This record gives sequence, C-alpha cells and structure tokens, in this order.
Amino acid sequence: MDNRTKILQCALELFAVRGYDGVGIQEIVDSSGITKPTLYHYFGNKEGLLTALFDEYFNRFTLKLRDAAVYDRDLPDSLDKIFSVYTDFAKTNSSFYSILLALVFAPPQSRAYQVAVRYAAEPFVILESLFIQAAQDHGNMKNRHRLYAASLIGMMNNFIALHLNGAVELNGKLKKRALHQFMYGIFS
Amino acid sequence: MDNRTKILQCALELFAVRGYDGVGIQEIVDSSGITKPTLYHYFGNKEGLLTALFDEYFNRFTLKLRDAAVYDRDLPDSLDKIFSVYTDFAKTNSSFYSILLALVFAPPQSRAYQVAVRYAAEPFVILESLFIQAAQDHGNMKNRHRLYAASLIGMMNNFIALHLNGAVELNGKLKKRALHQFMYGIFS
DNA sequence: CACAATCTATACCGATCGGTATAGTGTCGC
DNA sequence: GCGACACTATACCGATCGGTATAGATTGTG
Repeated sequence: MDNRTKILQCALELFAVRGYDGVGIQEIVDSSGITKPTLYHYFGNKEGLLTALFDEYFNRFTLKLRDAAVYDRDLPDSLDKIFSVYTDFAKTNSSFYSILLALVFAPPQSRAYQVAVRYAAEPFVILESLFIQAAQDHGNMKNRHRLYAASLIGMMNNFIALHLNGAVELNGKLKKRALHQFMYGIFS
Repeated sequence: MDNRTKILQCALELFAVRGYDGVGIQEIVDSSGITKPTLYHYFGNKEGLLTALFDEYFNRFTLKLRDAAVYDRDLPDSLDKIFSVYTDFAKTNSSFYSILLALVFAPPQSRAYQVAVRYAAEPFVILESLFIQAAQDHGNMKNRHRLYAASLIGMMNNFIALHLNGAVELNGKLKKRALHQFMYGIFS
C-alpha cells in the first residue's frame, strides 16, 4: 500500500470515530507511519484530505445511485433498488458513512460541512429527478418531489444510523417494511 | 443579564453555527465580553459549559415530552401531541436544536457526543414506554417498540432538520401528513 | 553517467488550544 | 471595622493546532 492510500485509510478511521475537527494532522501521520510533509505533498491541506476521501468514496456511490434511480414507470421497483444501493454502500463503507452522517448534520459554517454539502447535494438531485418523472404517471405526487426526496433520504439515513449503532439489521424485511410505509405516504 | 447567562447565550450561538470542536474558549469569552477565569468559575471546563447548555434546554424539553407521551388509549392523539412538542421546541430553540442534531450524529468517541447522548437517551425511553403500553391495545405492535420509537424520532428530526435549513414549514398540514404515514406503518 | 521530477524526513514556524496561578474586586453577615 | 465569600481581571502555562523551509533520498529518462 502506498503512502497516499495509507494516509487516506488512517484518516478515514480516525475521522469516523472522533470527527474531522477532533483529529489533528499529527495524529493522522503518526498512525500512518509517515510524516507531515508527505501528507501535505499529496493533499495540500487538511481540507484537501477530506475532499480526497469524498472523491474516493462518494463518487462511487453516486454512480451506483444514478443507475438505480432511472425511472422505468415502476416507482416501487426504483425505490427498492435505491434502498439497496444506500444500505449496501453503508454496510461496505461503514466508516465513511459515519463521517458522512456526522457532516450532513454538522454546523453549516464549519469547514467540514461545506466540503460535505457539495457532495451530499447530488443524491438529492438524483432522487428529486426520479420523483418528477414519476409524477407524470401519478398525478397526486405533483410539486412534492422535494419533500419526497428529502423524506426518503432522511428515512434511509435514519435506518443506516441505527444500523451503525448496532440497533437494527439492514435486511430485506426491514427494507420492505420501510418502503411500504414510505410509499403509503406517496400514493394515498 | 448576568455573566453566567451571557456566556451560555454566546456559547449557544457559536456552537450552533460552527460546532463544539470548532469554537474555542477564547472566542466565547471575547464575544461575551468577559474573561476566561469567569467562564471557568461557572462551568469548570469546556465540557461543563456544554453540559450546562443541555441542562438548561433539554430538561425543559423532556418535561414537556413526558406530559405529551402519556398513554390514554388513543395513540394517534399522543403522537399528535408529541409531534407538536418536538416542533414547537425546535422552533423556539432553533440554535439549541441545531447543536442537538449535530451531536446526535457526531462521532461516538467525541467528547461532545458523550455529553449529548446522556440526554438524548431520555426521549427514546419515554417514547418506547408509550409504544409498549399501546401494544396492549394493538397486538401487532408487540416487540417493535424500539423500532417505532427510533423511527418516530428519526422522522421528526428529519423534518426539523429540513425546517432549520429553510426547506419546509412545520405546520399542521405537514404534521398530519407525516403522522398519517407513520401510523400506516404501525397499524398495517 | 547526469539531470529532473517525485517523494520523504528533520526541524521548525506563529497561532491557538484548554486551562490556571495570582491578585485583586465588590458585597455580605458580624 | 472585620473576615468570608463570590466573582472577575492580568498574565501566563505547556501542549497542540495547521502548515512549511530546507535538504536528502529515490526514481525514471536522456
């Protein structure tokens, strides 16, 4: 593993458990076994390190989400795929998702939030677009796409947060129940 | 306004916009117009300042929530009251609720999280107890009280977060829609 | 071989971090 | 007038913060 990857890996784990502001550069380079100038060579500054983490993980996620969120006139099927993309990603990248969750709810003027929000906006746009298309087939959904996208993301994040705390298992049964409940709010 | 209150007020505003870790003691005392020893006289250390904020705001909230969450064999009515308690509190104490939201999703090993989680557990217990009682009248709810409590809190926090970002208005119509959807998941 | 480019380590920077020792204040009951 | 107490200011502490100047090592290329 090269030094760049080592740094990213250690930063990921440290940020996940103690937060971006709570971890100093010195601690990252110590646990990586490298030194400061090496880190600054690759990432420029602390914010660049966080940005690199998001580039590494979030872009992969967005690609999968875009695939799942194409509308083929079967909204329940699309939602099912989307839910799976979220939970699969959160399960296989739990440390990164912990960071993501913390930053999405972080104070708006913190540096870390401003990095995260640039990325977190994309899934919202993707889901919003899905609901706009679906509204052509479901008249009562009109003009609620923003609320639907936000509610769906919020619900999934909530279950993922519970999962990360060990409170629930993200299995097919939970997915079915959650989506069933969500769709009731849409179609009724 | 005495110095103690001045400090609490300034700390509240600063923590809300830049986070607990992102705000230094020096900045708090500067904007309060007092000096460090005064702050440390009242609060002991930085963590004590955060604890004092939670004592000031969260305990008031918990009292109201306990009132709303008594079960009188009308679950929809209880949920309606609970929703109002949450949204009313969030609206009149938006800075504090921003801090609360950030800390609930903060990394588990951060100091701030460990303070917040001691308080945040109480509403969960209160709501859990409500669902346990309600299960006596609704057989299909058995053994799901933890999931119900977590889902309800998650949903309300999600709407409150949207409200704090200016995305939605927390009015009666939203409450009705949200609870309607939530109860569908319970009673079906 | 020489040269440039990439990468890494030693040592250091000023600023800020949370926290405190000391020395006062003012206001009480006595 | 008195000590006791709650409160506040000046000045300072070691540690850590994010970041860098300088130089040495390594590597691919001519």
